[in-house]
Amino acid sequence: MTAPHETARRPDALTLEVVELVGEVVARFHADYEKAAAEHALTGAQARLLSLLSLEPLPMRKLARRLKCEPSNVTGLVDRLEARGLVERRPDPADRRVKLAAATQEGRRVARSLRESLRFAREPLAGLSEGERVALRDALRRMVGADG
Amino acid sequence: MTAPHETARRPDALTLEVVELVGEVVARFHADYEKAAAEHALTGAQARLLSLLSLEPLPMRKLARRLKCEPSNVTGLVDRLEARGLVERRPDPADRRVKLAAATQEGRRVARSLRESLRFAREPLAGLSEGERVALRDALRRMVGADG
DNA sequence: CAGGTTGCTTAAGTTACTGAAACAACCATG
DNA sequence: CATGGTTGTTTCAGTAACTTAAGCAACCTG
Repeated sequence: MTAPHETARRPDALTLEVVELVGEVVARFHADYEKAAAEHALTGAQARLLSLLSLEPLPMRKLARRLKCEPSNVTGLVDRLEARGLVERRPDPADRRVKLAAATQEGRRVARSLRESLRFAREPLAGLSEGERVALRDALRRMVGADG
Repeated sequence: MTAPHETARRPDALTLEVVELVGEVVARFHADYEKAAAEHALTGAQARLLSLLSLEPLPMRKLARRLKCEPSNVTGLVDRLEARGLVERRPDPADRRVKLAAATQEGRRVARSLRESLRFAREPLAGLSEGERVALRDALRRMVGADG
Protein backbone atom coordinates (compact mmCIF):
# COMPACT_ATOMS: atom_id res chain seq x y z
CA MET A 1 0.00 0.00 0.00
CA THR A 2 1.41 3.35 -1.02
CA ALA A 3 -0.99 6.19 -0.18
CA PRO A 4 -4.20 5.26 1.66
CA HIS A 5 -6.99 7.41 0.28
CA GLU A 6 -5.30 8.45 -2.88
CA THR A 7 -7.37 6.25 -5.14
CA ALA A 8 -10.64 7.72 -3.93
CA ARG A 9 -9.54 11.22 -4.93
CA ARG A 10 -7.73 11.00 -8.23
CA PRO A 11 -7.64 7.42 -9.40
CA ASP A 12 -4.43 6.12 -10.90
CA ALA A 13 -4.21 4.33 -14.23
CA LEU A 14 -4.47 0.91 -12.63
CA THR A 15 -7.68 1.74 -10.82
CA LEU A 16 -9.13 3.28 -13.94
CA GLU A 17 -8.40 0.16 -15.91
CA VAL A 18 -10.01 -2.03 -13.31
CA VAL A 19 -13.07 0.21 -13.31
CA GLU A 20 -13.22 -0.06 -17.07
CA LEU A 21 -12.89 -3.83 -16.91
CA VAL A 22 -15.57 -4.15 -14.27
CA GLY A 23 -17.86 -2.12 -16.50
CA GLU A 24 -17.09 -4.43 -19.38
CA VAL A 25 -17.79 -7.52 -17.29
CA VAL A 26 -21.04 -6.01 -16.08
CA ALA A 27 -22.17 -5.24 -19.62
CA ARG A 28 -21.15 -8.69 -20.83
CA PHE A 29 -22.86 -10.45 -17.95
CA HIS A 30 -26.02 -8.49 -18.47
CA ALA A 31 -26.19 -9.06 -22.20
CA ASP A 32 -25.57 -12.74 -21.69
CA TYR A 33 -28.34 -13.00 -19.14
CA GLU A 34 -30.86 -11.24 -21.36
CA LYS A 35 -29.87 -13.43 -24.27
CA ALA A 36 -30.21 -16.63 -22.29
CA ALA A 37 -33.61 -15.45 -21.07
CA ALA A 38 -34.70 -14.54 -24.59
CA GLU A 39 -33.77 -18.01 -25.80
CA HIS A 40 -36.41 -19.27 -23.42
CA ALA A 41 -38.86 -16.59 -24.54
CA LEU A 42 -38.49 -14.79 -21.23
CA THR A 43 -37.54 -11.22 -20.44
CA GLY A 44 -34.76 -10.56 -17.94
CA ALA A 45 -37.21 -9.63 -15.21
CA GLN A 46 -39.27 -12.75 -15.81
CA ALA A 47 -36.16 -14.91 -15.74
CA ARG A 48 -35.04 -13.46 -12.43
CA LEU A 49 -38.45 -14.01 -10.89
CA LEU A 50 -38.71 -17.56 -12.19
CA SER A 51 -35.23 -18.37 -10.89
CA LEU A 52 -36.24 -17.26 -7.42
CA LEU A 53 -39.41 -19.31 -7.51
CA SER A 54 -37.62 -22.39 -8.79
CA LEU A 55 -36.03 -22.67 -5.35
CA GLU A 56 -39.15 -22.16 -3.23
CA PRO A 57 -42.62 -20.63 -3.40
CA LEU A 58 -42.74 -17.08 -2.12
CA PRO A 59 -45.41 -14.55 -1.19
CA MET A 60 -45.79 -11.67 -3.62
CA ARG A 61 -44.54 -9.22 -1.07
CA LYS A 62 -41.31 -11.10 -0.44
CA LEU A 63 -40.78 -11.47 -4.16
CA ALA A 64 -40.99 -7.72 -4.50
CA ARG A 65 -38.37 -7.25 -1.81
CA ARG A 66 -36.04 -9.77 -3.45
CA LEU A 67 -36.44 -8.11 -6.82
CA LYS A 68 -36.18 -4.66 -5.30
CA CYS A 69 -39.37 -3.38 -6.86
CA GLU A 70 -42.93 -2.52 -5.89
CA PRO A 71 -45.43 -5.29 -5.17
CA SER A 72 -47.76 -3.92 -7.83
CA ASN A 73 -45.07 -4.64 -10.37
CA VAL A 74 -44.76 -8.24 -9.26
CA THR A 75 -48.48 -8.71 -9.86
CA GLY A 76 -47.92 -8.07 -13.56
CA LEU A 77 -44.82 -10.22 -13.82
CA VAL A 78 -46.52 -13.17 -12.16
CA ASP A 79 -49.63 -12.60 -14.30
CA ARG A 80 -47.61 -13.03 -17.46
CA LEU A 81 -45.74 -16.09 -16.24
CA GLU A 82 -48.94 -17.61 -14.93
CA ALA A 83 -50.60 -17.10 -18.31
CA ARG A 84 -47.85 -19.28 -19.75
CA GLY A 85 -48.18 -21.96 -17.15
CA LEU A 86 -44.73 -21.43 -15.64
CA VAL A 87 -45.96 -20.11 -12.32
CA GLU A 88 -49.11 -20.53 -10.25
CA ARG A 89 -50.67 -18.68 -7.33
CA ARG A 90 -51.59 -20.68 -4.26
CA PRO A 91 -53.31 -19.56 -1.10
CA ASP A 92 -51.20 -19.40 2.03
CA PRO A 93 -52.90 -21.65 4.60
CA ALA A 94 -51.51 -19.54 7.43
CA ASP A 95 -52.70 -16.14 6.18
CA ARG A 96 -55.60 -15.69 3.84
CA ARG A 97 -54.34 -12.33 2.59
CA VAL A 98 -51.17 -13.87 1.21
CA LYS A 99 -50.78 -15.43 -2.20
CA LEU A 100 -47.83 -17.73 -2.68
CA ALA A 101 -46.31 -17.67 -6.12
CA ALA A 102 -44.82 -21.04 -7.02
CA ALA A 103 -43.08 -22.37 -10.10
CA THR A 104 -44.97 -25.14 -11.83
CA GLN A 105 -43.14 -28.27 -12.94
CA GLU A 106 -42.76 -26.72 -16.38
CA GLY A 107 -41.53 -23.54 -14.72
CA ARG A 108 -38.84 -25.42 -12.84
CA ARG A 109 -37.83 -27.17 -16.03
CA VAL A 110 -37.42 -23.85 -17.82
CA ALA A 111 -35.52 -22.41 -14.86
CA ARG A 112 -33.11 -25.33 -14.88
CA SER A 113 -32.52 -25.03 -18.59
CA LEU A 114 -31.99 -21.31 -18.19
CA ARG A 115 -29.45 -21.84 -15.45
CA GLU A 116 -27.51 -24.21 -17.65
CA SER A 117 -27.42 -21.88 -20.61
CA LEU A 118 -26.16 -19.08 -18.43
CA ARG A 119 -22.53 -19.85 -18.87
CA PHE A 120 -20.83 -16.50 -19.33
CA ALA A 121 -19.59 -16.02 -15.81
CA ARG A 122 -18.39 -19.61 -15.67
CA GLU A 123 -16.77 -20.16 -19.04
CA PRO A 124 -14.14 -17.44 -18.96
CA LEU A 125 -13.37 -18.50 -15.42
CA ALA A 126 -12.24 -21.84 -16.72
CA GLY A 127 -9.27 -20.09 -18.27
CA LEU A 128 -8.02 -19.00 -14.89
CA SER A 129 -5.74 -21.09 -12.74
CA GLU A 130 -6.84 -22.02 -9.26
CA GLY A 131 -4.51 -19.43 -7.80
CA GLU A 132 -5.98 -16.75 -10.01
CA ARG A 133 -9.49 -17.75 -9.10
CA VAL A 134 -8.63 -17.54 -5.42
CA ALA A 135 -7.14 -14.08 -5.90
CA LEU A 136 -10.17 -12.99 -7.87
CA ARG A 137 -12.50 -14.34 -5.23
CA ASP A 138 -10.67 -12.52 -2.46
CA ALA A 139 -10.69 -9.23 -4.33
CA LEU A 140 -14.38 -9.55 -5.17
CA ARG A 141 -15.22 -10.50 -1.61
CA ARG A 142 -13.60 -7.37 -0.35
CA MET A 143 -15.30 -5.30 -3.02
CA VAL A 144 -18.78 -6.47 -2.14
CA GLY A 145 -18.02 -6.47 1.55
CA ALA A 146 -16.66 -2.94 1.39
CA ASP A 147 -19.83 -0.88 1.09
CA GLY A 148 -22.59 -3.31 1.85
CA MET B 1 -4.01 -26.03 -13.18
CA THR B 2 -5.45 -29.37 -12.14
CA ALA B 3 -7.99 -30.59 -14.69
CA PRO B 4 -8.47 -28.45 -17.82
CA HIS B 5 -12.16 -28.50 -18.74
CA GLU B 6 -13.44 -29.67 -15.42
CA THR B 7 -14.85 -26.30 -14.40
CA ALA B 8 -16.92 -25.95 -17.53
CA ARG B 9 -18.71 -29.22 -16.79
CA ARG B 10 -19.37 -29.39 -13.08
CA PRO B 11 -18.07 -26.27 -11.42
CA ASP B 12 -16.31 -26.61 -8.11
CA ALA B 13 -17.18 -24.61 -5.02
CA LEU B 14 -14.55 -21.97 -5.75
CA THR B 15 -15.88 -21.28 -9.22
CA LEU B 16 -19.43 -21.17 -7.94
CA GLU B 17 -18.49 -18.60 -5.33
CA VAL B 18 -16.75 -16.45 -7.91
CA VAL B 19 -19.79 -16.65 -10.17
CA GLU B 20 -21.95 -15.61 -7.25
CA LEU B 21 -19.66 -12.71 -6.44
CA VAL B 22 -19.56 -11.54 -10.03
CA GLY B 23 -23.35 -11.56 -10.02
CA GLU B 24 -23.33 -9.52 -6.86
CA VAL B 25 -20.90 -6.99 -8.31
CA VAL B 26 -22.99 -6.72 -11.46
CA ALA B 27 -26.16 -6.08 -9.46
CA ARG B 28 -24.40 -3.54 -7.26
CA PHE B 29 -22.82 -1.74 -10.18
CA HIS B 30 -26.13 -1.57 -11.97
CA ALA B 31 -28.06 -0.30 -8.98
CA ASP B 32 -25.40 2.30 -8.35
CA TYR B 33 -25.55 3.50 -11.92
CA GLU B 34 -29.33 3.81 -11.88
CA LYS B 35 -29.18 5.63 -8.57
CA ALA B 36 -26.57 8.09 -9.79
CA ALA B 37 -28.66 8.69 -12.91
CA ALA B 38 -31.80 9.18 -10.85
CA GLU B 39 -30.03 11.79 -8.73
CA HIS B 40 -29.69 13.77 -11.92
CA ALA B 41 -33.30 13.07 -12.87
CA LEU B 42 -32.17 10.75 -15.64
CA THR B 43 -33.04 7.15 -16.38
CA GLY B 44 -30.23 4.67 -16.93
CA ALA B 45 -30.74 4.67 -20.69
CA GLN B 46 -30.70 8.46 -20.81
CA ALA B 47 -27.54 8.56 -18.72
CA ARG B 48 -25.75 6.13 -21.02
CA LEU B 49 -26.76 8.12 -24.07
CA LEU B 50 -25.75 11.42 -22.55
CA SER B 51 -22.39 10.00 -21.50
CA LEU B 52 -21.69 8.97 -25.07
CA LEU B 53 -22.65 12.38 -26.40
CA SER B 54 -20.56 14.20 -23.83
CA LEU B 55 -17.50 12.94 -25.67
CA GLU B 56 -18.56 13.77 -29.22
CA PRO B 57 -21.68 14.39 -31.29
CA LEU B 58 -22.97 11.30 -33.04
CA PRO B 59 -25.49 10.50 -35.77
CA MET B 60 -28.63 8.78 -34.50
CA ARG B 61 -27.75 5.62 -36.33
CA LYS B 62 -24.33 5.30 -34.73
CA LEU B 63 -25.85 6.05 -31.36
CA ALA B 64 -28.21 3.11 -31.83
CA ARG B 65 -25.30 0.82 -32.64
CA ARG B 66 -23.39 1.93 -29.56
CA LEU B 67 -26.40 1.44 -27.33
CA LYS B 68 -27.23 -1.86 -29.03
CA CYS B 69 -30.81 -0.92 -29.75
CA GLU B 70 -32.99 0.10 -32.70
CA PRO B 71 -32.69 3.58 -34.17
CA SER B 72 -36.38 4.21 -33.58
CA ASN B 73 -35.73 3.83 -29.88
CA VAL B 74 -32.97 6.42 -29.97
CA THR B 75 -35.40 8.91 -31.47
CA GLY B 76 -37.46 8.80 -28.29
CA LEU B 77 -34.47 8.95 -25.97
CA VAL B 78 -33.05 11.98 -27.74
CA ASP B 79 -36.51 13.58 -27.84
CA ARG B 80 -36.78 13.44 -24.07
CA LEU B 81 -33.27 14.74 -23.48
CA GLU B 82 -33.75 17.45 -26.06
CA ALA B 83 -36.96 18.55 -24.35
CA ARG B 84 -34.86 19.16 -21.26
CA GLY B 85 -32.15 21.06 -23.07
CA LEU B 86 -29.43 18.49 -22.44
CA VAL B 87 -29.06 17.43 -26.04
CA GLU B 88 -29.67 19.05 -29.40
CA ARG B 89 -30.03 17.83 -32.96
CA ARG B 90 -27.82 19.42 -35.59
CA PRO B 91 -27.80 18.87 -39.31
CA ASP B 92 -24.80 17.04 -40.71
CA PRO B 93 -23.26 19.35 -43.30
CA ALA B 94 -21.98 16.37 -45.26
CA ASP B 95 -25.27 14.48 -45.51
CA ARG B 96 -28.66 16.09 -45.20
CA ARG B 97 -30.32 12.84 -44.15
CA VAL B 98 -28.21 12.61 -41.03
CA LYS B 99 -29.00 14.27 -37.73
CA LEU B 100 -26.15 14.69 -35.32
CA ALA B 101 -27.12 14.44 -31.69
CA ALA B 102 -24.87 16.61 -29.52
CA ALA B 103 -24.77 17.34 -25.82
CA THR B 104 -25.46 20.98 -24.99
CA GLN B 105 -23.24 22.79 -22.52
CA GLU B 106 -25.75 21.96 -19.80
CA GLY B 107 -25.76 18.37 -21.03
CA ARG B 108 -21.99 18.12 -20.69
CA ARG B 109 -22.19 19.64 -17.25
CA VAL B 110 -24.72 17.01 -16.16
CA ALA B 111 -22.64 14.25 -17.73
CA ARG B 112 -19.55 15.37 -15.85
CA SER B 113 -21.42 15.54 -12.58
CA LEU B 114 -22.86 12.10 -13.26
CA ARG B 115 -19.44 10.67 -13.93
CA GLU B 116 -18.19 12.01 -10.64
CA SER B 117 -21.04 10.61 -8.62
CA LEU B 118 -20.52 7.19 -10.15
CA ARG B 119 -18.10 5.98 -7.59
CA PHE B 120 -19.13 2.40 -6.86
CA ALA B 121 -16.50 0.65 -8.88
CA ARG B 122 -13.84 2.99 -7.59
CA GLU B 123 -14.58 3.25 -3.88
CA PRO B 124 -14.42 -0.39 -2.90
CA LEU B 125 -11.29 -0.66 -5.00
CA ALA B 126 -9.60 1.74 -2.66
CA GLY B 127 -9.64 -0.97 -0.03
CA LEU B 128 -7.48 -3.22 -2.16
CA SER B 129 -3.71 -3.15 -2.07
CA GLU B 130 -1.82 -2.48 -5.26
CA GLY B 131 -0.93 -6.15 -5.53
CA GLU B 132 -4.57 -7.13 -5.21
CA ARG B 133 -5.61 -4.60 -7.80
CA VAL B 134 -3.03 -5.96 -10.22
CA ALA B 135 -4.25 -9.50 -9.64
CA LEU B 136 -7.83 -8.38 -10.11
CA ARG B 137 -6.95 -6.54 -13.29
CA ASP B 138 -5.19 -9.57 -14.74
CA ALA B 139 -8.05 -11.90 -13.93
CA LEU B 140 -10.62 -9.50 -15.39
CA ARG B 141 -8.52 -8.97 -18.50
CA ARG B 142 -8.47 -12.67 -19.14
CA MET B 143 -12.17 -12.93 -18.46
CA VAL B 144 -13.14 -10.28 -20.97
CA GLY B 145 -10.51 -11.41 -23.43
CA ALA B 146 -11.66 -15.00 -23.18
CA ASP B 147 -14.84 -14.96 -25.24
CA GLY B 148 -14.82 -11.62 -27.03
C1' DC C 1 -33.28 10.24 -64.08
C1' DA C 2 -35.04 5.68 -62.26
C1' DG C 3 -34.49 2.70 -58.61
C1' DG C 4 -32.46 0.86 -54.79
C1' DT C 5 -30.30 2.00 -50.38
C1' DT C 6 -29.68 4.66 -46.16
C1' DG C 7 -31.08 7.66 -42.05
C1' DC C 8 -34.57 9.20 -39.37
C1' DT C 9 -39.19 9.44 -37.70
C1' DT C 10 -43.99 7.91 -36.76
C1' DA C 11 -47.23 4.60 -35.32
C1' DA C 12 -48.82 0.67 -32.82
C1' DG C 13 -47.97 -2.59 -29.48
C1' DT C 14 -45.51 -4.96 -25.36
C1' DT C 15 -43.11 -5.02 -20.98
C1' DA C 16 -41.38 -3.00 -16.84
C1' DC C 17 -41.91 0.03 -13.71
C1' DT C 18 -44.10 3.65 -10.13
C1' DG C 19 -47.54 5.83 -6.96
C1' DA C 20 -52.21 6.12 -5.39
C1' DA C 21 -56.39 4.15 -4.22
C1' DA C 22 -59.36 0.06 -3.08
C1' DC C 23 -60.23 -4.11 -0.54
C1' DA C 24 -59.86 -7.95 2.45
C1' DA C 25 -57.82 -10.09 6.23
C1' DC C 26 -54.96 -9.65 10.14
C1' DC C 27 -54.03 -7.93 14.83
C1' DA C 28 -54.14 -4.90 18.51
C1' DT C 29 -56.37 -2.12 22.33
C1' DG C 30 -59.65 -0.56 25.10
C1' DC D 1 -65.57 -8.29 20.92
C1' DA D 2 -65.96 -4.18 18.33
C1' DT D 3 -63.00 -0.51 16.39
C1' DG D 4 -59.33 0.89 14.03
C1' DG D 5 -54.82 0.72 12.28
C1' DT D 6 -51.68 -2.21 9.60
C1' DT D 7 -50.50 -5.51 5.96
C1' DG D 8 -50.83 -8.11 1.36
C1' DT D 9 -52.56 -7.91 -3.05
C1' DT D 10 -54.61 -6.00 -6.90
C1' DT D 11 -56.30 -2.35 -10.09
C1' DC D 12 -55.65 1.92 -12.35
C1' DA D 13 -53.36 5.59 -14.56
C1' DG D 14 -49.26 7.10 -16.25
C1' DT D 15 -44.23 7.01 -17.98
C1' DA D 16 -40.08 5.04 -20.10
C1' DA D 17 -37.85 1.71 -22.90
C1' DC D 18 -38.04 -1.16 -26.24
C1' DT D 19 -39.52 -3.64 -31.02
C1' DT D 20 -41.36 -4.07 -35.78
C1' DA D 21 -43.40 -2.08 -39.79
C1' DA D 22 -44.24 1.62 -42.59
C1' DG D 23 -43.23 6.17 -44.40
C1' DC D 24 -40.38 9.89 -46.25
C1' DA D 25 -36.43 12.31 -47.75
C1' DA D 26 -31.87 12.36 -49.34
C1' DC D 27 -28.18 9.77 -51.20
C1' DC D 28 -25.91 7.11 -54.85
C1' DT D 29 -25.35 4.32 -58.98
C1' DG D 30 -26.12 2.61 -63.59
